[in-house]
Amino acid sequence: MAGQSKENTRYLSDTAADDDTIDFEIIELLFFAYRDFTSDPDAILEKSGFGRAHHRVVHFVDREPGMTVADLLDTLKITKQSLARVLKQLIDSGYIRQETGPEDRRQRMLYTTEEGQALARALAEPQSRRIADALARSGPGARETVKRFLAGMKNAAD
Amino acid sequence: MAGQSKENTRYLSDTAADDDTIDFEIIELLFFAYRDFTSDPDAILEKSGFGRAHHRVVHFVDREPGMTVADLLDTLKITKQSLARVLKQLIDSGYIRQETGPEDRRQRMLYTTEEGQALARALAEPQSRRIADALARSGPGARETVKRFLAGMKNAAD
DNA sequence: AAAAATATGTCAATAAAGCTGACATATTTT
DNA sequence: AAAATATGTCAGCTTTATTGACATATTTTT
Repeated sequence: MAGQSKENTRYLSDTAADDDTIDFEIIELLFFAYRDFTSDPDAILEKSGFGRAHHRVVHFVDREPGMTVADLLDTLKITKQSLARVLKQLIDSGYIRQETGPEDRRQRMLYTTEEGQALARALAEPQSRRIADALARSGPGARETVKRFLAGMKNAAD
Repeated sequence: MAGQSKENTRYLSDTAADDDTIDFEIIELLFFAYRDFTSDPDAILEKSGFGRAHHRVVHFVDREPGMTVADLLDTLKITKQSLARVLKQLIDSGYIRQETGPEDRRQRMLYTTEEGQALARALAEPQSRRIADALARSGPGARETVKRFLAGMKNAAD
C-alpha cells in the first residue's frame, strides 16, 4: 500500500468537514471526565478487594435503605446472576444485610451496616470533592445548568 | 432479626444528616447519564460483533489520524496486551490500517479506513444527538458551562 | 385446595476486556 | 557494539458481565 499518503490527507479533510455535524468535543470531555471520576474510588476499593460492581451496590443500598433485590436489579440494569456474586460477598463481609420483607416475605430488603455506610461515604467523598472543584471553576449558576444537562442525558424511561 | 426496624430508621436519619456534606445528587446524575450515553453505541456495536473497547479505538484513531500505538495506549490508559487483541481485530476487519512511521520506522501510525470512518461516525451520531437534546434543555450558555465542568472533572495531568 | 405466578437463590458454562510476566524482532540511540 | 525503544505475541489470570436451567418459598389466581 505505497503512495497512499495523499489519500490519508484527503481523509483528514473529509473528517474536518464532517466534524461540524457531530459534537466530538463534548463526547470526549465526557469520556475523560468519567474515566477520572471513577478512578478516585477505584483506588480505595482495591484495598478492600472489591471492584466497581461492589461500589455501585453499596452506594445504591446506602442511598435507598430497604430497597429489594428486584429494585437493585432494575437500577443497575444487570442480571440477577451478576448481582448475586457481588451481593453475597458484601453480605459475607458484613457491609450489607438482608431482612425479610414485612409484607411480602419473599422479598429481601437490603440495608447497609455501619461498616457499609462508612464504605459508601469513603467512596463518595473524593468524587464529591472533585465535583465541587469542577463546579467552582465553571462560573455562577453552574450547578443548576449541570444538573439539567446530566438529567437530560439520561433516558426518559428512568 | 426481628425488632430491628427502629435501628433501620436510625440509619436513615444518620444518612440524611451526612448527606449534606456529600454531593450524592450529582454523583448519581453522572452515573445514569453515562450509563445511558454509552448504551446508544452499544446497540450498534452488537451488530458488528464489537464491544466498547473497539469503539474507543476507532474513535480516537479517527479523531487523530496518524497517531502511534504508544499514543493510543497513553490515551486509553490500558496495557499494550489489552490493546493488541482489539486492534488486531479492527485491522483484520478492515476498519483500521497501519503505516510504518516515516521518520521512526519502529512506529506504526494508525488510520481509519473509509469503513472505519463510517463506523466512528455511526457510533458518535446518536451520542451527539443526545448531547444536543440535553444542552437544548439546559438553558442559554449551557454549552460553555458544561464544557468547563467536564474539563474540570478530568485530572489535570491530561 | 390446586395451580400459576413471583422473588430470590444457585449451578454451570461462556464472553469481553482488562491484567502481569516473559520473550522476540526491528530499529534507533548511545 | 551495546543499550534503549516501539511494537508484537504467547500464556495464563481476574473481574464483571452474560444466558440457560432449575430449586425454594411465598403469594396470587383460578
